[in-house]
Amino acid sequence: MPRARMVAGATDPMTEYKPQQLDKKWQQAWTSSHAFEVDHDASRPKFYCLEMFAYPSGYAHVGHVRNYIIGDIMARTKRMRGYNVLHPFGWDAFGLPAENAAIKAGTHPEPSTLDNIAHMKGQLQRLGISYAWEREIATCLPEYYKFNQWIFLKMFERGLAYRKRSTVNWCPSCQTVLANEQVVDGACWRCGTTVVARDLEQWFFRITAYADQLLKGLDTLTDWPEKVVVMQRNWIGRSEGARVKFPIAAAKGGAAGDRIEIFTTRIDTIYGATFVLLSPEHAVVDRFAAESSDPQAFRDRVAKFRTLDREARLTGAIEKEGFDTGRTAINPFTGKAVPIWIANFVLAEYGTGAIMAVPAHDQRDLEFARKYNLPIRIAVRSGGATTAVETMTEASTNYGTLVDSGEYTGQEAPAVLTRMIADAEKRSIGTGEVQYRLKDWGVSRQRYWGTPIPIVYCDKDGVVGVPYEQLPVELPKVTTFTGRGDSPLTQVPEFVNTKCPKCGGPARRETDTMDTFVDSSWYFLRFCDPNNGSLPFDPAAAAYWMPVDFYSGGVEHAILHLLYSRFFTRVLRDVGLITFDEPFKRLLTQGMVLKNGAVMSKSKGNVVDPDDMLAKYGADALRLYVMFVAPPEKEVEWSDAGLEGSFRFLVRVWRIVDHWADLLGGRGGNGGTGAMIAGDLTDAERALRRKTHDTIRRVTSDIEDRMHLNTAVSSLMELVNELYGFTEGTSRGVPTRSAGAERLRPERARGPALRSPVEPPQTIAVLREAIDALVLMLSPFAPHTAEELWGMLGHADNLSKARWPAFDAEVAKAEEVVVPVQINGKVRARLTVRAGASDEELREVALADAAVRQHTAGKTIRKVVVAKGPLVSVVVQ
RNA sequence: GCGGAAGUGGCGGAACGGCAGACGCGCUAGCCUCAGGAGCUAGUUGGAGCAAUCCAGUGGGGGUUCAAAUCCCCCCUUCCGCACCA
Repeated sequence: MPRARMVAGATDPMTEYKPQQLDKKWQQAWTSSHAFEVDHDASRPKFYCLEMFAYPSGYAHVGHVRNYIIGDIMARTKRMRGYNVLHPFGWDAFGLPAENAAIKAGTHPEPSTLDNIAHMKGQLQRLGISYAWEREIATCLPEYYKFNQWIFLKMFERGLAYRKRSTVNWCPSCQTVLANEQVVDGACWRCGTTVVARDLEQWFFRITAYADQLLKGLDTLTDWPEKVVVMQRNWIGRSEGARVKFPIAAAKGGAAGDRIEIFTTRIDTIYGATFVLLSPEHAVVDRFAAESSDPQAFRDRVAKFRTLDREARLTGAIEKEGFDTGRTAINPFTGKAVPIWIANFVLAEYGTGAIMAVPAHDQRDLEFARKYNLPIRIAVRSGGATTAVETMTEASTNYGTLVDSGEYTGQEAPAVLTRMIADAEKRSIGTGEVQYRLKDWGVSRQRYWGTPIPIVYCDKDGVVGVPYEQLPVELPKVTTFTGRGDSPLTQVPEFVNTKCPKCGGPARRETDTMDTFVDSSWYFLRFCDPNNGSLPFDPAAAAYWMPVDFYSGGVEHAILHLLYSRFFTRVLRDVGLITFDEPFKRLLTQGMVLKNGAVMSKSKGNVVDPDDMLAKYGADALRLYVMFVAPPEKEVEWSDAGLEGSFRFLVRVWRIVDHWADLLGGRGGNGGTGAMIAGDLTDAERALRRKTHDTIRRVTSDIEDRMHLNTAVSSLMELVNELYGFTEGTSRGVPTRSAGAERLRPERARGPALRSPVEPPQTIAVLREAIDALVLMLSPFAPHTAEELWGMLGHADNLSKARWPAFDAEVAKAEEVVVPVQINGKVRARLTVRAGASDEELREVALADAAVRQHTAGKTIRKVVVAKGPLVSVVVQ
């Protein structure tokens, strides 16, 4: 709404900056005009901007909010740049805290979850984050988790969801199973309790079937932080090697055994393999126990390794221990018998659960061999090393030339590896193999507040998927929670007892629920079509909006959430819903906000509530400060003084716009570019135009290309400073806090009106260009303030519909440049030269300069370099 | 142990081989003011000098280059990730 501002003599009350009122006013305006809701529009380029959705804990502190503001700057900028921007938000609403709270309070988790969502949504709305709220989703609602079940069934049909009994990580505190990814240093990722082993029948997703694809796909993620890519690569942990069979020698008086298969990446060292090590869980161990002279003693020792050491193994430091099974195997390359031992450091889950030990070339094996006095044999020599077996304290792990290795002696790694694997295959004693560190994803959770697994167990038909038309399998409204180890759903007979979908006979439902990481593995696809009742999303909608162009969130999700999402994307591709591989084109991992050096948390009592800041300074000052304080991916320490500074900047912007609004307002439009101000400009006017366009260039690239939001704000501050300087040189003088007549310096005041109603037209045009650009570029950061100022400047349309200012390289170009002259690397002079001077001219002017001559007097000029910049570098001796 | 990132004024941070310290916080001075913890203007890496200016300077040490905070090598420190993966 343009304001009528007529200058009437000496009194000219300044408009006051009242951010809280502006926040309210513009938030209402955006909501009622559906400013940020979007539709599929194939005629326009799309931009999908997403921040990781939130767990509804009940409150968002400034650390959380930083991420949403980052995304909002991007979304608002892209909108102004002409993109059809999808910027949705939702809630990762299932999970343990809500259930635990419900157990404590004897209530149901749903109402509190919905309350929390309502409160946090209010917080985000008060910050003016431009979300398409009509697309809001909450994963705890049947409309959403129905499709978790749908996807589960698709995976079940494809053999990608399967059951197996396995030793799992059990958190005694959370009373649930954890995936490997959720165990951190042997402790629960959520509560920190030490994890223990348990044997359970579990559902798994076969993510390992996609291991190679997930690894290869990393190469295409060029707009991801290198750090995250590396973490994922290490997590997948591909290693190429060979599986080799070591035949087991018969026990005394017993039958000839079969064989132990080992996995090795260093088959070139196999002539140095002097014993075989089994993990305590290896399948052959029980048989060896049975065939031993004292089976009970044998089993006791194994049991000790299996239980006691497992804990130690998970937490890290463990003394290498083992014991002799009394059995031997034949090294198929040497043909010699080697002892078989059981060792606590051999992992059952990796490779074949058995290794060939090569003490000369593996540090762990060497330590083990020394401890138990087992033979050591050198099979590889590298770099002319001559270490003797007797004195060896460090295994030589380098590749080199093979020694004492039969027909391979003298050959060199890595070529010899290929040859040996090929030979092993010919002789049927081994085969080339690729192993991954990545494990299948255990998704069963013995909890209530999650998605029921849509499976029915029938005595006759076995494991049966719930038919699609019967989805969703709804969570029953259980209100009594015990927190016991079993799934709470086992205590709800009307849920458990059902009919078999195949035969109609009595059957039992699966009572475990899904890991909540399932919910977050595809929610970004649901946003494309959030109300679809028959499919997770319409393929056409996903084809238009996906992939996510800009995704931001915490580094803590660098592995889990992002890897699972990449996996789900490929599964849904194979199901036929989408055609792309990677869900997130560009990723930003935002840094945390610390208070008193620690991450904010309720328990530490160091939470900064955005609402408190809003009440004091308004949403825009908070938004601006959080963006200005540091680059988005950096951790920052919260500072009240910094926030105050950002508020001051907004007041300064407000004041300068208000100062000129009477002359610029009322005329409206976007006039004041190019032709209109082509007339005679003063030096000051040309300088302001140059600054304006240079700022447009810098801010645009800082936001869109570099994501340096802090320097984008700096540039805007510089432009404001320039505007103050320019204004000081006009008849009006600079604005002061209360722009009353008596505040103006007498010598600045010209004519009777203290705000002169007249300025030369080109001055007004230049100012309009600068101030319009300033307000437009400020708007992603401080949208409420910018909208209000935009109206004050006489623009009829809301700024949320306005276009980003255009950069004019011609204008930004300076007619004169200052060229530094270095002599022997030190700047000794600065020349003011017309822009575009040739290298030859620069060289001549530089050498003619008095200061330069002074520094070169009596010396020989050996070299003169004219560098782009420009800059002249003179070398003298 | 392996892998990654980072070390720049009193502080947060700028500078994608080319003028180190943009911008902000803090501080200092002047103006304006009854007053100001407001605002405006100016100054603010350290040292020397009235000054122009000079010297030193981006964790430490070497190197490449006309030119290094930036690239390379070694070392130190901090943070993060993985951690017996055969």
